[in-house]
Amino acid sequence: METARRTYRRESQETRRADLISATQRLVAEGGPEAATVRAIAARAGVTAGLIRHYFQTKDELTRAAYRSLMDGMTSKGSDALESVGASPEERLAAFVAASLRPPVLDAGAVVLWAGYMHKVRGDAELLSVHEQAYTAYRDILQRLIAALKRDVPDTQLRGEAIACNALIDGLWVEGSILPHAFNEGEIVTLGLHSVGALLGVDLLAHTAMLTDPRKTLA
Amino acid sequence: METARRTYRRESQETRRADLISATQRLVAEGGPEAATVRAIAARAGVTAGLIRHYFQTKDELTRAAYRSLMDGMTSKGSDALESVGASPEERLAAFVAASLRPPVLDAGAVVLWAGYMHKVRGDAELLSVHEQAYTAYRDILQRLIAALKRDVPDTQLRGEAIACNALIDGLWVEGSILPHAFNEGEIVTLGLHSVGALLGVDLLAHTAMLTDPRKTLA
DNA sequence: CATAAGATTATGCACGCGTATAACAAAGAG
DNA sequence: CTCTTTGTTATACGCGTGCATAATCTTATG
Repeated sequence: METARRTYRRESQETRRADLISATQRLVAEGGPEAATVRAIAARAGVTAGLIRHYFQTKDELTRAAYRSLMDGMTSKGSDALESVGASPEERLAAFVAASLRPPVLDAGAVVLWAGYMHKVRGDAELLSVHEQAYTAYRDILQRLIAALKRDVPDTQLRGEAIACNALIDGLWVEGSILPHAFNEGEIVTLGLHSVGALLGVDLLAHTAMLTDPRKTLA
Repeated sequence: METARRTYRRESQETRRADLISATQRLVAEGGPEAATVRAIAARAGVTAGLIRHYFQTKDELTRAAYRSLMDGMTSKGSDALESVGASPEERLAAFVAASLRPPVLDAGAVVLWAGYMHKVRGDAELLSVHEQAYTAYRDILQRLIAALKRDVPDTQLRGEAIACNALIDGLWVEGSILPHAFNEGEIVTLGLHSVGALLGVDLLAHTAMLTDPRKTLA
């Protein structure tokens, strides 16, 4: 009985890398980092294990790429929400906050994926820099949206407000994702808007017509 | 050359279990979950690998015990700070918040340890319940401290405030631990006190004589 | 001091991991 | 239509893992 060699198609480098990264992310989200073995990743991506080393020098390199992709995606999903919304500063800030506290950003898989890389961030200098850049990028968007409120506050206060709002959103994101049934429908979004408003001295809940919107893009 | 059998001492069940749990926690904190192999844990605890199975039916059982111990410890370190402080509600709340945002609670190892268990929390019903209990316990302490402020607010608002303050503290705790150099000395504590105060409409920074205290117990 | 009990060590196994390398085949070039 | 390139598969190796079991040493008890 001859073992027939498996047939395959050649794909572009970008496609293959994206497939492998996506497979890695889905596996980590589902079963934690230990589920993302090279064999499992390859199977999920529809290739054989050896191919991973053709596109990434080592598994760690694939890991880093997956983390970078995750962090970039989370930030960009927030800013996507700014596209389809009015020009009022309060409205824009509210849309950004709400988008960060709703699926697909608010998602247990995303939290697990994020948490799964946490320990690698220490010790791996390159990953740490990826994390820091992503964190700063998100916070900067937030700070710009806050600054646009034009309440005439000094820059140093602005920085503190951005850090605090970021932390608040992060905390709600984690617990809201992991313990969804511990909160009422929409409670996390409402709480986020109300609390960010309280931190900044504005009323965001009044500027949130988009709260009952059809869902956003999942890409 | 005969290999001499290693000499050992018998220890109480509590001691051995505590040692193994502590070894597990330290290893995860240092190198992530994958560093906590049965052999590494045993070596760190000063025993041989087989002994683990004498005290825990499976490695997962040890893992659960370690997580439970971690969560309990974080909450209790916060409430410890309440012991040595005055009776003013603001002062007590400020002490609790500050303790949660300072070492040894604010610590990269602790965050990594916490994050390392995140994915196990999903899927493992028992771990999930441990997590939920710990989260609720911490939040309840917070809510009681907030209620003691006696601002005469309805219970449902109280609940929301506790969730938001908890999230804020969590978020500051994570980023403050992982990116310590991204913040100025004491900035996280000050920001936490200021922001929690803003959420509740009180001034906590005015009630924080203990900010420059000698360090707390590390137990 | 003898004895029993069980805490602890020692050894081995089967399996899955990441990596290396060689054989193969798909696709473009001439 | 053949040749060359290289994306892709296939196979194997060495190592570390969690777990099982047997041997042995410590300690409590009488």
